[in-house]
Amino acid sequence: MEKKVRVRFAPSPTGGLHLGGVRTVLYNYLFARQHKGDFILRIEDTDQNRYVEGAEEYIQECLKWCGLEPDESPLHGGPYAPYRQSERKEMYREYAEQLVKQGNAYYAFDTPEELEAMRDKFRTEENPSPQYNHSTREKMRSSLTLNDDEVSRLLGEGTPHVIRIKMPENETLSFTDMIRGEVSFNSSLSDDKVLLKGDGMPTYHLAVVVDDYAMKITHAFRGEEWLPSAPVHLLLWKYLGWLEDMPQWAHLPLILKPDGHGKLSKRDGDRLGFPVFAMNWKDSKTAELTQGFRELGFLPEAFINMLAVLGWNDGTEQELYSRDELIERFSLDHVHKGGAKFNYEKAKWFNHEWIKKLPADKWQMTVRKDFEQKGVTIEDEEKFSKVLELVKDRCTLLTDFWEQASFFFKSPETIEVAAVKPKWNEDKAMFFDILAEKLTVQEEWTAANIELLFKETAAEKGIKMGELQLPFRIMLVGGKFGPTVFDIAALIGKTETIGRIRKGLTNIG
RNA sequence: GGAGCGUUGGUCAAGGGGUUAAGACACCUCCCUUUCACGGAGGAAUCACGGGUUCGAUUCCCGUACGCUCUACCA
Repeated sequence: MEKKVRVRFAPSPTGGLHLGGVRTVLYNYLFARQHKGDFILRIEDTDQNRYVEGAEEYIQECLKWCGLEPDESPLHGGPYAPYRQSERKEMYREYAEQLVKQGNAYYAFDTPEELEAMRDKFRTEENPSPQYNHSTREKMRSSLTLNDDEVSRLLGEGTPHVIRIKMPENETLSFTDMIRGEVSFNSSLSDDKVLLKGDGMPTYHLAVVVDDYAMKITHAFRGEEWLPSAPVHLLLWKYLGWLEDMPQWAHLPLILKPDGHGKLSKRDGDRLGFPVFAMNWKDSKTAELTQGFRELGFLPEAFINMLAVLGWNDGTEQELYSRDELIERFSLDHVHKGGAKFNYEKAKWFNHEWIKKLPADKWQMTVRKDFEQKGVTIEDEEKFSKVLELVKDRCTLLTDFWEQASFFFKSPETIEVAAVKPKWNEDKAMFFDILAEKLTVQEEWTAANIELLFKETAAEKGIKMGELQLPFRIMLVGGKFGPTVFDIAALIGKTETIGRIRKGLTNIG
């Protein structure tokens, strides 16, 4: 019988959740759903130095916002709990000891200073980063070089030590990556990675293997940066006797900086003016706030869609996919091998498309909250809906609605007088004066009626419509933008329209 | 330095021995609109280079170049 598909996203709680991270979550999630499998969130908090308070909750919240919630996690629980590596500490040591007994790993007593000294000693122009490997390990203090009595004594005295894997010499290690096909490495090229640290915590290398095995993970997705350490993991699966259960790997292409080269980082976002994190992230130490896609006005649907097609396509011309469509269409053999530069303009385009595509009630509340935060309370639901419908074509981000629609609810504070002043004259002033009078007695307040009245009055005064529309717009809106003026007048109501004309008249004239 | 991985317009990319080498974003022109957008019609722009294999390579093979990742008691 086929094993049930189980995948996992395994972040370290060290800060904001990066675009690349969300995409890894997405691919995991899509794969799991497509195969009716389980999606697990496992927190890899084995590095006490990098641990950041609140980061785990933040990650959970991001997944929730994206609509990619796990089936098992520290929060939801599950049959393989705990899902936090710090709470699984004991089991890693056991396996590490087992490897030592088998001769596949060893105790190393070198101090950080000794390691540094070793690196300094062997560092040359040709070899800028000397490794702790078959050629150097003979010269270090470990259970490989010390006699048994000495080792037991050191251990007995509680001497700080780590457990390192003993990499074999000259073995070809290969495996089949779901995206890249067969990849192989020479075992001599990898160093003797630390498996268990001095503080008793495992490193990533030991922890992923042990946990993926314990949690019955069948497919493992991770960034391409992990490819070079895959042989170490492969060896661990083998030494621990679990090779049969090793998950299939997929090393995902990286998301690159839009300019220049290299992996996209939070810094690039700050530098180039776009978000990199899914949601706002506030560093608890520096109190520095980094803006997220959510707060900048992105729809989760758009965010997910944009990420899905950054490195994947279904071979057709389609670009807009709902989450369910993605679940149906996603496939690993259409995932690109090369990295993709992030393009913020395109990301915004996706958002614009989703604003137009989604029914307004999906995002209305977000806009409303934004308005209320900026001091405009919505009293008339119906008017609010009509306004949103009227301006949504002009909004790329949800936060654009403020600029495009706030004038429907409050009179513009300043108006762009300069736009009409040069062509302003007595006749025009008179026109608006008469218009205001006529509007006062206008019974049925509709865009069509207002337009009709406007036209008639213009004809009477012998002024062209076009000459008058811009001033009218400036009076109502404050600037040269927005929908048709008559629609605006109809929506803001009679009193307000007349009020803005009068006010505009005094400002311009 | 070494290893691994990668390379189709400015960007995301389809295609995969014979094609006018799709499409999208951005850019340019025009139309619509006497506002700003949306929308519509066009335009410019691409197979990194060199060798093979082949009647024929963007596509397959080998090199080269370039880029990225890794080379921590970080993940």
